Amino acid sequence: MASPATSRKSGEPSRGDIAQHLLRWYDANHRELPWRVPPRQLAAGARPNPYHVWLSEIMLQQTTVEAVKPYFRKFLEQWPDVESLADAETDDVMKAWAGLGYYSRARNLKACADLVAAGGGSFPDTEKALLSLPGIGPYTAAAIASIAFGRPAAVMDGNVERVMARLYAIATPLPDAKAEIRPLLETLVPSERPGDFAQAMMDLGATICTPRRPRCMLCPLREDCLALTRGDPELLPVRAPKLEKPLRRGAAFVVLSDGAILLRKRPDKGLLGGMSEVPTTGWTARNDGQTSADAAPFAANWKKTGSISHVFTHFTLELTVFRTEIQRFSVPEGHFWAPLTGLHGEALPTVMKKAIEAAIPGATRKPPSPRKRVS
DNA sequence: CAGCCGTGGGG
DNA sequence: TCCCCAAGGCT
Repeated sequence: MASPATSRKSGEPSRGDIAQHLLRWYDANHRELPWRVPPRQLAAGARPNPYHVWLSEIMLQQTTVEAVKPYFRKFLEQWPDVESLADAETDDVMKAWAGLGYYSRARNLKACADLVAAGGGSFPDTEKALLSLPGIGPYTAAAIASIAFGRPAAVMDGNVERVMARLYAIATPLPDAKAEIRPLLETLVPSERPGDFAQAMMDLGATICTPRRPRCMLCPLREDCLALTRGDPELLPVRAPKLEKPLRRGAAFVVLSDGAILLRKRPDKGLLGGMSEVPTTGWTARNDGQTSADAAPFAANWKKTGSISHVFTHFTLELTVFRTEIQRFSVPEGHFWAPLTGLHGEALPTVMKKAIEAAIPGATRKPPSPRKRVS
């Protein structure tokens, strides 16, 4: 079998050495992150706060570290523990999550906090129990179990998949290759410092064993890596071919009245579930007239103010944006008037902020934080 | 179980 | 500019 440990002569790295190489590198190149406890403090007996670990791992699902940092800080400031998050209104959680994407995560976050708080406020400390909570799947359960509770779980995310595919020269395309990778990964997980091992694997994938142009000369596993031995690490992992993104079009309608904008709440499930939006037409693949002012929710003096483009996971959206100024009227169910001065605090997804900006430049910008007075 | 679900940064 | 794809989970 393609094992870099067993395929080598005696005296060369063993499986245990791979974890050792990695942890040594991790200690020497430790990244300070807001949710992380440095190895030095861990060695001194400090334990990570499970609430912090859980919150960060949910935010980090399919999301980059840099995007998560400000949200993590904001959430901790607003809801410092799981009980305070359980006491929060779901709509306030959606507002705080706005811009981070994958909004079902925010809804599940709140649901999970409710369950944990109702159970006494302590997170479960086993993979199996964690897995039963909303928003926690195989990756997140393993990550929390190992990082927060020191359990030797196999933490497998996109980074780990890539590192492992190269380390063992696995040519099976992802995601099928996961079935081969998991048992190999399990043999690597050390009983000591499993949480640091998991984070080290992910750090390695994020900074050294990158998707393109991996920095193999800096890699702590370069002596262990089968793909590097064969000379083609950048060709792995193999991925199933991506399918083309269709284009959908529609129109968005910015209705202004006396310093406020008309918004409505989207259904809890589905695309942008539970978030707010300006009234729009349907978003259709065909060009069936949905991009003209004729499709507006009511007759008015509509001015076309621009158009925006936004890329979702599985389609690209082009919205033509119209604007009008009217007398305030009583709004239908689900609609509300939002003062323009408070727009930055609304639960507006990025695509809606773009649409509003096209009609009212600067409307969704966060106002500058008040300067400290100089005496 | 395959399709659905956002967004931003890097190459 | 365009393409890649992230510390995945749900249904």
